[in-house]
Amino acid sequence: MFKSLATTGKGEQTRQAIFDCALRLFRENDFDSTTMRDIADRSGVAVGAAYYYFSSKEAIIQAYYKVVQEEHKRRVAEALELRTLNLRERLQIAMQSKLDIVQEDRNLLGVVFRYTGEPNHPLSCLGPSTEELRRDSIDLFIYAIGSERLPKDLRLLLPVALWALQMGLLILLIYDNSPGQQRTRKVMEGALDLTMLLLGVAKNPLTKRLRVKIVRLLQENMLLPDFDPALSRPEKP
Amino acid sequence: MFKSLATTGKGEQTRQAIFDCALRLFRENDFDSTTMRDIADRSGVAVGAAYYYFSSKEAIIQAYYKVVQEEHKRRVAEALELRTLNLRERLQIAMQSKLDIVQEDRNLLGVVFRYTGEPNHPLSCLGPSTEELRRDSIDLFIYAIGSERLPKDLRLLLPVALWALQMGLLILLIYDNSPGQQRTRKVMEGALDLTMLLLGVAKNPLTKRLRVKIVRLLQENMLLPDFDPALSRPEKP
DNA sequence: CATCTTTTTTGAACATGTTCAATATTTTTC
DNA sequence: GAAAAATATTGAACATGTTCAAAAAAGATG
Repeated sequence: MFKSLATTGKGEQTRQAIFDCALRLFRENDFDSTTMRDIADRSGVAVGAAYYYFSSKEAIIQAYYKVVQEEHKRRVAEALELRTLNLRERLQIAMQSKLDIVQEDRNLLGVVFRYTGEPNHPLSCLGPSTEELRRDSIDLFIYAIGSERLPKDLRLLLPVALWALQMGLLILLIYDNSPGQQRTRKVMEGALDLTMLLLGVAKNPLTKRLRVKIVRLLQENMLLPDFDPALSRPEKP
Repeated sequence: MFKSLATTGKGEQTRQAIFDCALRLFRENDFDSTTMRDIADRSGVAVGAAYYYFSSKEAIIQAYYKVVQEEHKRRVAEALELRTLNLRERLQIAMQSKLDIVQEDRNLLGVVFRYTGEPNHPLSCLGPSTEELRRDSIDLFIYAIGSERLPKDLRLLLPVALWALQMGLLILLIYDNSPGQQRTRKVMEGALDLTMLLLGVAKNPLTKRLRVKIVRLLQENMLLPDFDPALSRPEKP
C-alpha cells in the first residue's frame, strides 16, 4: 500500500537519479542558475519527469532538507549512545552535528528560508506544511536533553528555545564568511555557555515567577508546539 | 544634481503611478498572482517602463517597505514629541505603530523576507544591500530609548534586541490569524513587559558579568552593528 | 498470452519575469 | 529655436518554471 518499498522500483531509481543530479548541479553552480532543463538533461529524462517526482524546483531542496534531518538524527543518536555525556556536551553534539552536515551547502540552505514569510506556501519553513519536520527537529532536542533534571516549565521551554537558536545559527552560517565558518561555531559555543549559565540561574526558585510569566506568555499565544491545538497529542492516555 | 526634485517631474509621476497601481493590485489579489503585465496595463505603460523604474517585481515591495519605514519614523517622532513618556510607553509606541502601519499588508510583508537566507540577493533583508534600512530601523529604537539612564552595555544591546524583537513580531503578525491580529499585539505587550522586567534586573550590578559575557560574544562575532567595520562611524569626533 | 490498469515518461505549449535595441520625448546647451 | 544630450517608453524576444494531454512501459488480472 505504501509508495516505493525497500526494493528500489524503477520509479524510485529515477527519482533518486534526478535528486542526485539536481544536488550536484546546485552545488556546482547554484540553485537559481540551475534550470530544470539542466537537471532533466543531466538525469537523462524529460522535464516532465522531474515534475512527476518533485512538485517544484524548490521541492527538491525540501527533499534535501529531509535527508539532512535524517542524517542529523542518525548522528546525534550515534554520538549519544556511544557514551554518557553531560547536558552541555549533549546539546553541543546536537548543534554541532547539524552545522557539520549543512556547512558545505550554505547556499542551498538559503532556499529553505525562502518562504519564511508566506504561511500558505507549501515550503514555508514555519508554516503548517512543514510542521512535521519542525516537530522532528524539536524532538531531537528533547532527546538530547534526555532525563536531565529540570523544572517542568523549563522542560517545556528549553527544546523550543534550542530549536530557535538552531534556526538562528543556520541563518548566521549562511552569512558567515569567516574561514571554515568559525564565527558561527564560536557563537554556538557562546550561546550554549549562556544557556547553561541561564539554566543554572533558572533552577533557582527565586526565578519561578519570571519563568511562569514567560511560559504563560508563550502558551497563551500558542507559541509552544504542545499548545497548538492542531498539534496537541493525548498527554495522559 | 539629485534625481527628481520637489517638482514632480514627468518621470517621477510615472514611477508613482506604477507604484500605486502595483500596490493596489498586490492588495486586491496578491503578490505572486499579480503579473508585471497587469501592473503595466493598469498603469497605462509598457512592461519595459515598469522595469525602467523598478529593477524587479520584488523591488516594488522594497520600495513599499521604504515607505513603511518613513511613515514609521514620522509616527514615532510625532507621538514622542507630543508629550513626555516613560521608557515602556516609548517602546510600546515604537513597536505598536510599526504593527499598525503594516497590519493591512500582512501578505505583502511576507515578500520582504523572501531572501532572508540569500546574502547576495539585492533584497536579502539581512544582507549588505539593506544595511541602510536596517540601520534606520535600529536608530528609531535608539531614538525611542532616548536619554534613559542605562549601563553602557545595555545601551548598546537594547536597540538591537528591540529590532530583533520587531522582526520576530512581524513574522508572527504574518502568521497571526486571530481577529485583528490580537495575538501579535498580546505577544508584543508581554515581550515589552519582560523587557522592562529584565532591564530592571540587568541594572543590578550583580548581573554585570553576565552582561559582559553577552556583549562580548556578540561584539567578537560582529553581531552588533557598531562593530561591523563597514558600518562603524566615528564615535568621538 | 491478451487485456486492462496503473505508473512512468515525453515534449510541446504556456505563463510570466526580464532584457534590450529601437524609438520617442524632454531637457540642456549654445 | 535648432542641435545635442539625457531621459523615458515601447514591445517584441528571451529564459525558465510549470502544466498537461498523449504515449510508452510496467504490472496486474483472467
